[in-house]
Amino acid sequence: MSTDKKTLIYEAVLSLVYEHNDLSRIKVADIAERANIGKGTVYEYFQSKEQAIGEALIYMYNKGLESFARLLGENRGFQETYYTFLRNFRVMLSKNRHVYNFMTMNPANFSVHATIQAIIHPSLKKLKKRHFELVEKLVERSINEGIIKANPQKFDWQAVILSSLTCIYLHQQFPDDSLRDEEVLDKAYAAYVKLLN
Amino acid sequence: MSTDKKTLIYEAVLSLVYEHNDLSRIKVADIAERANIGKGTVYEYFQSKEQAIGEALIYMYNKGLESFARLLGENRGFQETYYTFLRNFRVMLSKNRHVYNFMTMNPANFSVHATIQAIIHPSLKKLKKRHFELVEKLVERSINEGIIKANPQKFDWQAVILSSLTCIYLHQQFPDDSLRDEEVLDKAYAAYVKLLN
Amino acid sequence: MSTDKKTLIYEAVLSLVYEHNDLSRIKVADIAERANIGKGTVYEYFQSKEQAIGEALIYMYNKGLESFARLLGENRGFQETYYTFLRNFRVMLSKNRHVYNFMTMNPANFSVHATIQAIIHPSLKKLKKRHFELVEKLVERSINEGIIKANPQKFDWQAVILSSLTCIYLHQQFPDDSLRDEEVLDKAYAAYVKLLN
Amino acid sequence: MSTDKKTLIYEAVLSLVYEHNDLSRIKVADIAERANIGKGTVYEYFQSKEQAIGEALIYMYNKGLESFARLLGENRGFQETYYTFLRNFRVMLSKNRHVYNFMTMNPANFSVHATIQAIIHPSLKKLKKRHFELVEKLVERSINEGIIKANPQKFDWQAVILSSLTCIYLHQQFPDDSLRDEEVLDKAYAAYVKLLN
DNA sequence: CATGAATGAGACTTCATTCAT
DNA sequence: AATGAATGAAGTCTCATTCAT
Repeated sequence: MSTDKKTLIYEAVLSLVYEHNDLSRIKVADIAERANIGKGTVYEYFQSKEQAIGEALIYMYNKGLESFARLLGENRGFQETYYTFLRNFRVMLSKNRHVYNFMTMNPANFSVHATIQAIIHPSLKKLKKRHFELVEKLVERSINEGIIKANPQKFDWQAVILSSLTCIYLHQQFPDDSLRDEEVLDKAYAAYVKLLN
Repeated sequence: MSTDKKTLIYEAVLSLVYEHNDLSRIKVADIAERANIGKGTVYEYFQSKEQAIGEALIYMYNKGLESFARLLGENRGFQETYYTFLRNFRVMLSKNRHVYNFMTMNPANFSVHATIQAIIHPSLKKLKKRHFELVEKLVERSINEGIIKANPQKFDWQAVILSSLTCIYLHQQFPDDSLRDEEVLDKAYAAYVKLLN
Repeated sequence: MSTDKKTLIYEAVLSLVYEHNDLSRIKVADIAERANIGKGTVYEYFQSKEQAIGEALIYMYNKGLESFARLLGENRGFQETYYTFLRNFRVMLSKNRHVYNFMTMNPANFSVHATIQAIIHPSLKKLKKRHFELVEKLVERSINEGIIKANPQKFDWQAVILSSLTCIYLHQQFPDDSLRDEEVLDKAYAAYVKLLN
Repeated sequence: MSTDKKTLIYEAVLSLVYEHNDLSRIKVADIAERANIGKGTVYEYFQSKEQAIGEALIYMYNKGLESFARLLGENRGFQETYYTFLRNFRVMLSKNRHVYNFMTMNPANFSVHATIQAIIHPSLKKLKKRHFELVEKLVERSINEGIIKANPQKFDWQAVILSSLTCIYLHQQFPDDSLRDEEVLDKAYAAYVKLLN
């Protein structure tokens, strides 16, 4: 089925994305080899290499959001949800440093050439909207549970979430032996509570 | 003089870096054209294109640190210094989104292919050390002025500084009309004080 | 078939080798043009220009040895064989002056840059061994027919064969109107008999 | 003095010629470095790189002939002269394999591109004439001393001389432990006597 | 005279894309 | 639908030569 083949290619692209800092180094030949298909076949499903990479990135982002939505759907308490959210981020980050750029909703930082940017832009806009909505739901849960005061400013909660992610990121980039992974989560959670009260 | 010519090339490279998300799209021909020199001349001063770009990035980072050091040298009070630090960051960011990667000391995020990574790695290590030292000085000033409690954990102040920078970044990427630039600085400063006490 | 394409390229390279004293003047563009293929296609079959030229030279040498082996296989008398051997050499020489370097087993004289030397070295070693064996067979035949005395020193027959080839070469380079081509063969044969008795 | 500077460059070129199989790999920058002069200076004395290399080769050949003429001028007996002639050749050969091409008077074998060929052609013609004359003198001496019969054919003595040189060459290229250097000279001399009687 | 920084023509090589099978 | 051989545009880099000093 054509969707399966596309997914196959997405996964092949992503496995390469994980290995490259510089996406433009990814070659069609590599993608085809990873996917165990012929080079020509890539062009049966995508107009260009950039299209394939762009769509794969969207696919990756989408999967991340789905997993986030699933987490929220489990209706666990805020604290547990927040910890899981950050843990999931850490796992994704360990596999793929580009995730940071998506989770911080920063396409500009995403070193992808203009062609790919243009390709992913429309989908990205929708996904970012969905992303915001999910984060907002998460924040609302903390309000409903009385953990933070009602009606924080949008910028404030955005900034706090970003800071939490950045903490995870920081600890991964500059491991600090005196600090266990779980302690970082504690700190991130504490900052959330502190800053939004 | 040869140093001047190198600097000329650095500036040409950086003006191109500012325009590209994807550094590997920068062509030697572009660099030469920007610098108003012949293609061959680039190779009189650098072994390869990657060397030229790598060194230019180091030059950029170095200039940023120098400006930071100069700011600290002015011995103004912590709050004023912190505000200026963030304002400078915002100015740099507006010219060059790659600055974020340097200021967050995140080479992994810096989408540059392995060759450049290898080239800049030794210099980068030194500069990161210097960067840490400067940030630490800034933090110490806030301790000395009694703004935050003594001996915060290293991870904590790193995280806060990063969060402040991320606030600036966030506001630049997703402008929020209900929030003026200066208010963002206020929020960043407030977060610094709050989280480190 | 890929072998055919390689052969096609070998022949293209050789036709250029015939025209050039200086192998490093041969351009990939020329090879592609001669072979009526695209420049990129050369790189589908060879890692580099040097590899292509090196392998083509080996191919040429190999063909020469095969023809020599075929001649020996015809089991004609020594004198006739020797004359044919020299005649063949003359024909090859008229097409390609580099043949002299191979037939005199002199890679050092073969003005090819170090990269090609390294590439062809292993094959060349084997071919030279084979070449010696064939020449030795030829010499043995003259012994068996009682034309020369038994057990000449290895150096001696090598030197005589080389001298014969050099005679052909000399006459080709400095044509002497008082001497017909066939007379040169007579002289070469006479020298062979005289020196090895 | 300009002649001295030219000679300086000749020697620099030759020292590089000795190291390269492939003359076209010699760079003007290398020549200048060897001669301890600036690159531009080479162009004060020669129109082009090819001119410099071509003239240097002529210079080398000329020196060889001068040394040959000097040897003949010493008026020693034929046998001693012949041995010394071959010994000199061996010494030159050990320093520079290109000498073989000159001493065998074979410019075609000299892997130099057409430009250099054209440049050296006129001088080469004269030098080859002189070379022939000297060799002829050597041969005459052997006639006068009654070592060989009078009036050998021109082609014959040319071939014998060439064969002698080829013997030296062969022994150098494929050293044969069972044969000392001096024995090779004996064989070469014996072949001379045998073939021209 | 001597220099060497600057140049750009020209050569090698890569790789996205096509298309005949 | 799938392939992968063939292609050539495009980019990197070298190096002979020039020319201002």
